[in-house]
Amino acid sequence: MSKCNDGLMHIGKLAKEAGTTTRTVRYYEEMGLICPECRSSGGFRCYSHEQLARLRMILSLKEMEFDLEHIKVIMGKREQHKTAGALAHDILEDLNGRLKEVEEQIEHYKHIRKTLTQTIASICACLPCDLRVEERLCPACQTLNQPTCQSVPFFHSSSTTETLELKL
Amino acid sequence: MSKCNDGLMHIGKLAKEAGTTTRTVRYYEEMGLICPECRSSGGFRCYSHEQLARLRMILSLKEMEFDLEHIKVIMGKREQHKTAGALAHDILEDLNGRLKEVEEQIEHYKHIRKTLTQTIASICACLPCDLRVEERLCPACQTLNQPTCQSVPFFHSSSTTETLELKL
DNA sequence: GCCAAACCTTAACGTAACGTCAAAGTTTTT
DNA sequence: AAAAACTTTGACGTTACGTTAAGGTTTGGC
Repeated sequence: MSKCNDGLMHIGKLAKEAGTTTRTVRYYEEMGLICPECRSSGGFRCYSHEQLARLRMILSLKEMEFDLEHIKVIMGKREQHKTAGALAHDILEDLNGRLKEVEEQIEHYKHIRKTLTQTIASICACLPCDLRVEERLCPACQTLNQPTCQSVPFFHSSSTTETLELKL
Repeated sequence: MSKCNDGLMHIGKLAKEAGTTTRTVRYYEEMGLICPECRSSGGFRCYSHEQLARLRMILSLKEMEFDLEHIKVIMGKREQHKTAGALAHDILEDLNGRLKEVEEQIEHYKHIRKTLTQTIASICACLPCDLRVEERLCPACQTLNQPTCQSVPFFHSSSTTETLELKL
């Protein structure tokens, strides 16, 4: 006789259905995000389909990279509002806030990309350089007659531009 | 008489000049990334301008979000090549690799942005809903006659689209 | 009913890159 | 010389789990 009938499932099934691991589910329980419906006589966690839906929602929020503390707050909002409209209004603040952060992330990485691209272009000019590394002078610098080349830039990228401050 | 003349500086000055903290400098030392020129008689770390340049280079690489282990490898490459050209070739691999990762990050966050935007639009339709949260039926769902509304979606976002799997 | 396979339990250490005390020693300034 | 400012080492905290470890529980087959 199965000890886990009645539409209930153990943690492994729950995790697999949700596409995550048992460790994650236990950790979320520790964090107070989710909690099994009951325990088997032997101590196994048993979950209903409602818990599965809840876990899926948590994982959806995690995919948006909310941190677990924030997810906990969001998951608690159902109990704080009378109407669905009020709840929607509240949760929209979280989503819009996150959207703004995500857009900042995009800009952040675009900035990094720009710096990297410039640095790469800059260093490419040093590929044909045959001078020994210890010399700290690359042909481009010599040609361009840049006096700062000796101490600051890596190859010949200037720190006044947006390239990396790399030094030979 | 200053114990730290001769162009040398203590850790606080070094950190400030480089725009970081003393804790970070000590941590980098622990990781084998940087090392003081000498110690004062009392045990204070003393750094030269060369160390400062090295620290700045490390911080530049960190701004590109290389992890410290990778930075350690990159910083070690100076000693591994005879010509500047060979060094440039080697380091360009790191930079190009990082550039690719950064571009993936941009795509990643663009994907998140898309999902968030769609979910927000979807939930906005629920703002005028006056039904109690416990009911689990929002007007939009009723209007659209979506049977799955009762258990799966939050308000009326469907999990088949790219919106979040949020549940009331 | 019994045994092995598969599953579950708690506990605890490891991760990355520092932040943040704490308690005590050193340097610099007054 | 005392006080202010700085530095030292040491150690715990952070996030969201991954990864053993040692030992119970369920399940499926016979």
